Amino acid sequence: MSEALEQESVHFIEQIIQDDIASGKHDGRIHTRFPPEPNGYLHIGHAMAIWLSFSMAEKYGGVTNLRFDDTNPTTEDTEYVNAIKRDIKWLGYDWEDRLFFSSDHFQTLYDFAVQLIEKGLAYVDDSTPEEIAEAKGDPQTPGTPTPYRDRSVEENLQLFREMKEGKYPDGTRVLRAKIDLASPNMLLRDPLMYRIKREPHHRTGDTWNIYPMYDFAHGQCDSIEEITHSLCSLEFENHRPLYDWFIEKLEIFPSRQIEFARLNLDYTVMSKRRLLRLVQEGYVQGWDDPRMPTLSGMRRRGYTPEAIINFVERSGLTKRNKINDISLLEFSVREHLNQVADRVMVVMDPVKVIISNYPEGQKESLPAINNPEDETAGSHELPFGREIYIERSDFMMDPPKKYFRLAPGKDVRLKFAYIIHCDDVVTDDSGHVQEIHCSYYPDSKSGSDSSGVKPKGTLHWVHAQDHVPVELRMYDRLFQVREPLADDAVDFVEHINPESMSVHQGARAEPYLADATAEKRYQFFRKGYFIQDPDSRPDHLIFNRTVTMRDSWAKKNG
RNA sequence: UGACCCAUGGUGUAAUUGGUAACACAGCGGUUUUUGGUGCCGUCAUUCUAGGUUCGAGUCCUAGUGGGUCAACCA
Repeated sequence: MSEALEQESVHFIEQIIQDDIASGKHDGRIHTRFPPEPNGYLHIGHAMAIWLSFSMAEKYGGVTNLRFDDTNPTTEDTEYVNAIKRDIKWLGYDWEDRLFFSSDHFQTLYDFAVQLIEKGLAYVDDSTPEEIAEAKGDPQTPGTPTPYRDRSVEENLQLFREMKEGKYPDGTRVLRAKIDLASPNMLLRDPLMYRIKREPHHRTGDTWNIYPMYDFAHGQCDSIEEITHSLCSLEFENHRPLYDWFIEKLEIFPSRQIEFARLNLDYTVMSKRRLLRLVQEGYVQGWDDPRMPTLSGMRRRGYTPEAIINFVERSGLTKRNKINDISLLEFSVREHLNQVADRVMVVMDPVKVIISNYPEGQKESLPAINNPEDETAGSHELPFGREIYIERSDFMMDPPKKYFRLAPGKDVRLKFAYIIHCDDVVTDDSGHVQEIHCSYYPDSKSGSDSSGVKPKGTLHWVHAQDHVPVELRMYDRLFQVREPLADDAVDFVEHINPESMSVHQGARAEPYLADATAEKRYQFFRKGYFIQDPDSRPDHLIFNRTVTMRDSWAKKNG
């Protein structure tokens, strides 16, 4: 009964949407947009924005536009357009036929600017950037007009047209909105609307010599596309009065801008500028380096879209600046992978075990459950024989009290196989373990164990001959400190974790792993979740560690 | 010394809109287990400070404190 009465807790933006629907605003229509600038790759912070705009529209019967905000030809490129589209699709969202570019609206924007000039609300300013900045004053001091503020409408119209025609060099003139040079909001002190850039644009080529600034493009494009709820991050709060001013003066469709706090993660950086630097200066191997918080990096690392969306939903939506624990993301990915990943045995650092009482030359095939969390996942066969490999770290000559693994005189269960007893250890001169001699309990076979032996530990293993070699790439957090940007006296790259990636050759996997595909996720028993890397080839298998298993033993023992 | 925004456990959110702090992650302790995984159980805050309104304040008001954003021909 409480279930029916219980109110769903909605975040503040959803509350606004519900209120708007209730009041009949825009006839209850919900239309959002995701407006990336094609100058870099999407990261997990964008996943939050994508999730928000698409899921709100979806939930309330609306639609979402994808609009590339391409108003700055010097930094933008088609390469990024394609990468961004791919990432959005990968997350599971679909803009259908609603793909737009701000550049689609350049002519309309130009006409809007002309209207403002005609209304006496915009003027061409010939001042240099320095002069304009100087004349704007500072937050405590009102600005002063430049000598061009009161040009006639006719002169402004002519100059603006000539700017467009390419008559003037870059940077020599701008179009400014005539608002209020004394406003306490610096953005209202006659903001720039257009600048001259006689540069080819990735879509419009050389047809334009002037390009609109963000403030004169974004809101107007929202309006042209009749976006009802324009959701953006907190840094644009101060822009909202300007957003509204243009809409009001132009008398166009009243889109509404609502700001939310962007998602941040600890132990990483999230701005495109800094991610670009990591790529350009070679700190990582590319935008899709598995250590990057980019969606392409996380995809390569093995994160699933489901896990990412779950994480974003759990993170919540507010207006507080925040830094989320990456552990919540890791929890989300483990939670999902635990449900879908086939279990397989891979020994990273092998040491040979010889089972002396197992007949030489004999080999048997044992069934291995693919996923104990999913009965429909089936099973596969596992070769077992007299010689196997186990993990070097699963054996100790002189173990501490609560050590459940193999040691002289101790019993241990081999997963899906038999219980073995450690009889003898062969070491070299320096005490390094060469091989371990064991005997097995023939009546302890998995599934039909009548031995009565109850070992504490269970180990993963592979057949000494029948296995496939694999390279493992292990990843750790990219930065050593929780907030790499906390101290602006220290360049954030100083905090990079020198051990954020380690390549592990010489691992051996059970043959089943050779069936891996690009998409398939695995849990390597007791080691973590892995996915095949795109660099992998049939004769050289490579797997990336997505995330470790939780490990309370390692945690306790360092 | 300006404007705007924000303030709940270690972290991130919630609190039926004024009715006596909930959830998740992390941590810690325990339990189950042929993964030291998973699952399950327990444990961890009187809501930035000071006043005020009220029978009653995390929710409202005032002041303070702390944090964020803004003076790019970037978005």
